[in-house]
Amino acid sequence: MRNVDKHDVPAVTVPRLALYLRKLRELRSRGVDRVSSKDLAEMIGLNAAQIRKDFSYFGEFGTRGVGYEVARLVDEITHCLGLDHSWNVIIVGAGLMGTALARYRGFAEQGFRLVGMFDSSATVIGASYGAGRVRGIAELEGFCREEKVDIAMVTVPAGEAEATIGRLAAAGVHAVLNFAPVKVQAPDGVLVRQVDLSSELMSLTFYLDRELD
Amino acid sequence: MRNVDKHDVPAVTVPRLALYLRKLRELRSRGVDRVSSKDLAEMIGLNAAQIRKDFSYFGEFGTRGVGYEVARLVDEITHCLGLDHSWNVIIVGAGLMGTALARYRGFAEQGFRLVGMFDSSATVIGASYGAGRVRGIAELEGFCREEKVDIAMVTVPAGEAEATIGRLAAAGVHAVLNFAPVKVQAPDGVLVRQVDLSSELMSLTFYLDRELD
DNA sequence: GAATGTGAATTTATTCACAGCA
DNA sequence: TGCTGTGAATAAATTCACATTC
Repeated sequence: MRNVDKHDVPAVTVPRLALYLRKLRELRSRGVDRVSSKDLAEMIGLNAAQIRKDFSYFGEFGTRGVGYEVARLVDEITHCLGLDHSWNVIIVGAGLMGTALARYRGFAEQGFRLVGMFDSSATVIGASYGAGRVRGIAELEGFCREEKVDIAMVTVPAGEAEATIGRLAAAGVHAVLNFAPVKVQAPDGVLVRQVDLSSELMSLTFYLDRELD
Repeated sequence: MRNVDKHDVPAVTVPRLALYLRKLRELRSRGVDRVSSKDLAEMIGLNAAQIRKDFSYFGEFGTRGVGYEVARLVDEITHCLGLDHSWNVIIVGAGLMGTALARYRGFAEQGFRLVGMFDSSATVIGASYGAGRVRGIAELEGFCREEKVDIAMVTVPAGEAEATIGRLAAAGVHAVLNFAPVKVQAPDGVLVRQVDLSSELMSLTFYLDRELD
């Protein structure tokens, strides 16, 4: 296998790997055991060469003239994405979005262990939403260090997101999925991905407004 | 103003406009009335030339030597994104995510009117989550046509997403925000944007796994 | 002097097209 | 023959750099 430094992998390839993995798992569960880049491309709606090139950053997973073995490919991509072991996740902010996420069972299936949930409001501290009792925000740093938290999903109000992410960074959490509608300047060494529903809706209205042509 | 055909605007510019709009509104509400591309770029964490170029697809909004008037820019981008009138939105799927979205007040502030909510399960039909009573899925097409629904947020299980989006397309809904964890092949004339939380988490683990360098 | 608006240069991503192998 | 893996070609996006205007 050749060099797999993150700097060799285009940023856009990574989310596509997740896409491939999902489709491949589906194929596997349907009993399909071989697939070509052409088939996969058609199923997902991409170019076949793109799929092959994406794989090529990590190794040679297929057989010329034949295609890819689905089970092998699932294992390889699982490994590429770091999903061959589990990750400790917390939710900061036990509002509407935070509690919906806490109750969602889809994450556990992918190896994401929800180990804690935090909020600043006395009215929800102690309540339970499928992730143990909600802890007070004061416990955040201690908990993150002790429990080796890998990822925080931040669902606090916009005005608190920056400070929250700063605290997480200081407590050694290196990855954040931020649902607050602010683009936060990521502290050094912290990876922040933004989930921004208003922005998504606005991208839709942009094209809707131009659809008359 | 020059040509503003959607084909002249790079796809990546559109979500950035939403980002600019949010920051500019914040500046306006803080009483800031002028801003340079350099300032804005620093606040958001982008290159100043990129911001200027993004604006340039739509017109000339600034004054050389001076900068941009915040209020003017807010209006211009609001218009570019089609946000100077309101849009009718429905939610299909009254599960965890659907009900959380229904109760979220942030959308209304942006001009998104939640006009209906649908589910197939008898146990939730008739319940209310801040968007009127939940209607049965059988009413979907009739409702979309009558109420001129613009956008559907789809929060149904993965296996039902494709069929649901097909029905929406047939009923004249041209834009979908899909939360179901499947990349749906968009029917002709329908814009589908994907909100995929598992994929986002997987992108984070990819980089976490490589962080040791 | 200061900051925009934009061609040109650069970088990044996608797609083509074909050599190489089962 | 059929499909992978990958250099080369193309397309898209970003950034530079500067003429232009206030």
